[in-house]
Amino acid sequence: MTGHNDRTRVTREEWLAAARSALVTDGVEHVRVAVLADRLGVARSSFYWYFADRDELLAALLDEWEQHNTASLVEHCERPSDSITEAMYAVFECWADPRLFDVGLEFAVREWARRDPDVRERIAAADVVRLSAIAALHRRHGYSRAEADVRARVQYHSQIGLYALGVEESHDERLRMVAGYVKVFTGIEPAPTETRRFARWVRALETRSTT
Amino acid sequence: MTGHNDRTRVTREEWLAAARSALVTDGVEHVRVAVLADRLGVARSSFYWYFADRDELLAALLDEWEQHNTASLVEHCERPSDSITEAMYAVFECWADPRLFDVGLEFAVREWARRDPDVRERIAAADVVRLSAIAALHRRHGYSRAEADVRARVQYHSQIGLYALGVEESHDERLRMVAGYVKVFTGIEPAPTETRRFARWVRALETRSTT
DNA sequence: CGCTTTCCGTACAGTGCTGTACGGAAAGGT
DNA sequence: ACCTTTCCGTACAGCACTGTACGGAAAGCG
Repeated sequence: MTGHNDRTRVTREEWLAAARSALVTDGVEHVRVAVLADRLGVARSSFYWYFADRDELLAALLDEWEQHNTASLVEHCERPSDSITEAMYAVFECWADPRLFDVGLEFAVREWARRDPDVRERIAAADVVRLSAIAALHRRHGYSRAEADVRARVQYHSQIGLYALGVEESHDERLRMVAGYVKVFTGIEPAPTETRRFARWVRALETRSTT
Repeated sequence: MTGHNDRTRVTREEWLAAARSALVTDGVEHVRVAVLADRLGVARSSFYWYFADRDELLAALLDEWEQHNTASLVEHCERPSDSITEAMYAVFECWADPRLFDVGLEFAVREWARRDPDVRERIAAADVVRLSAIAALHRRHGYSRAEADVRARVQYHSQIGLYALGVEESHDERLRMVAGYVKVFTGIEPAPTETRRFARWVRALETRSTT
């Protein structure tokens, strides 16, 4: 079916990967088949073998995003936790690990959504799912419905805003503030043990990603 | 100098206004002189009379943003206030009043910045100014340097994130949550008097803008 | 070994944009 | 009345991209 042989110059997946990378770094407007073809060192006709047109490529990109990002965030919200502060750190893991939550892709898609009503709908649906997962987490730790809603929003918006601003901080800088964030988000000072545990987790992530 | 006579079809300011509107609703990429010319019902050569090229137009747009948004936010942060919660409401006024802070323009420029290093620099500088204004406000009300920094960030990021998500809420919905936001941002429950005062201010704004 | 499928190079037509050249019409100054 | 300035219409050349048509080479299969 997808019969690739050795002389196949580029596969459908390579077209997708190139498009994904262009989407993240340059925005939808710059996902152009002529440019990707150049970058892949192949004629445009190869593209039209795998895809009907540019729109079909973009649709595939959107599917990739939808499956990846929301799922892992919800999963981390639903993990069992002994305290709300420990639960916060579980959620933070998502934002720190690109394999769990691809921030670049997330924002590329959000930017895309500003001009495309269909994309906007998909994003809005994802936001509802994510926000209620975070709010549910707060409720499980004893917050009222109203307070859980507000805290979920502040946390989610603040996280999105941090990336929207394009703040560039090192892991170290961010680790120094992380306990403060937890306190503001929950109203409770996290136990030093929890904070240290999270710091260790981040360091482990760093060594893993550099190898 | 700028000798406009009656038969002048479009002025430099009209070109700018059209460009500004296109920037906000469609993004920089779609600020194209051919399109604006069509929309203004005039030939492109009129544009090249007022501007050297498209880049000059975009630079003018950026200047407009820089002067407008940051100034009023800082001004509201520096207003004298009896309590930190009252001060929060003063800052909220900026986000609610388009004449003080143009949210649409703000995000159009931020999106633009993602692909333009020069714009990114200007934005980064503005963020520093704004964040330290908010942090200073907290310090004046007794927070430590570290806590003021974190609280300023959470507040600013959360506000930016709210708009980045493109949340569409009515003023009523937002007013219902506003006291909750103040509590999370400051750690202190606002006095009902202060909340009511802000609610009145918003209503006054509504009636003024619909007339 | 022929036939089919898979993949890609080349070439063409068409669109939407950029900036420039040039000319003209109307208003303003002298 | 003439000349200058201001503003804009028309026309041209050029670029970057889209999608389509067609043909061919290599691999896979009977």
